[in-house]
Amino acid sequence: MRVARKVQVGEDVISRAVEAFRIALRAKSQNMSSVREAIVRAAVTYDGHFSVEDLVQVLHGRGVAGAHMATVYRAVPLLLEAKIIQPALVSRGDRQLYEAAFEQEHHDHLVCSMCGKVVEFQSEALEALQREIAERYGFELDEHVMELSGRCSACSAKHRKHGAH
Amino acid sequence: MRVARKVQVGEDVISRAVEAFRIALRAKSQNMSSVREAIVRAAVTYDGHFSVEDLVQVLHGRGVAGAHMATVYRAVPLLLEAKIIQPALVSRGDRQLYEAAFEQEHHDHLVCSMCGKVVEFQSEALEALQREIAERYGFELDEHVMELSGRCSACSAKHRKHGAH
DNA sequence: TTCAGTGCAAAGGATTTGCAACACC
DNA sequence: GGTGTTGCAAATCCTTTGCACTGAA
Repeated sequence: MRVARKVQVGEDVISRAVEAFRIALRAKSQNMSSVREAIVRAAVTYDGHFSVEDLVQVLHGRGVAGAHMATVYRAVPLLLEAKIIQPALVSRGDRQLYEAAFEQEHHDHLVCSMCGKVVEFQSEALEALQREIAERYGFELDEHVMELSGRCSACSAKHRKHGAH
Repeated sequence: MRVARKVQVGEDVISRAVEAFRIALRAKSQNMSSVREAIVRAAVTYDGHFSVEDLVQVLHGRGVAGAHMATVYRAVPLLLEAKIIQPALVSRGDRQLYEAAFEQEHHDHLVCSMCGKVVEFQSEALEALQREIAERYGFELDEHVMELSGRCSACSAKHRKHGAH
């Protein structure tokens, strides 16, 4: 339900992400470790939205047998703070999903409520409007979550054909 | 952390909400009940965002001793579907919150990441832009979640005074 | 009378935490 | 060597579910 990534994440990007994480950790007098490096690599190269469990699976698949679920859970807040990852599809009630955010343009999501298809989009006009609204209320904006949900064209057609509405 | 409601919810609004819920239930061959009516009243008149537990508290406070948590949990999907309530502050990781939605203009939220203050705002320009974006991707929009987060003016000032940044 | 609604308690599932062993600086 | 990190298992917390009983039409 998601278009594959166009380009592979380069080794250079990964290195920079690991380095950025190291610096963020140091600022909190915390340390980099081999497990944390593996987590960063897995997160940055993950194609699409992932749960903590998904990440653990990847780590296991890569032979980083030790990467325990609790460890990844403990790393998530740090990765978020360092902007290596960001929350995704927040409005789905079940488990929380994330996606890579390092050196990426911010984008939002459009989700089909029937088939689950997810489209990512980027709108400068939208971001500008959000900043303007925040400013109007005296806020210094630093993040936002936005998810549009509706029926994609395929599902709309199906819906109409079946006579509903 | 939230501005009090300007006007009390009138008895007429409550009656219409109860009636709307009755109709929605009937459409699914389900019935209204005294407990469900109490839940609707509590939800519609609740001032602000509430969790299922908050609602149960109110119900107990009103002497509807019987209103059990499980019952309210079971009522929530029905209330959502009937548009009596809607999800709110979805991006907060912990429990899901809701707010009254019956006969109300749609609005979004601006949340202060430091003090938790929540401001509700309504922007026609934003809604128009969202529809336009959805249309561009062939979606028929029916809902959206949007939460802006940043620092409110008071917290920004505090932040600057303390030298950070 | 019959089917749906409710309370209660137990189950589920994601996330968190305490603690002893281990790894990084 | 002294902290910080990890694995493991147990604990939490919100939410869901099975079942016997009660209530509404």
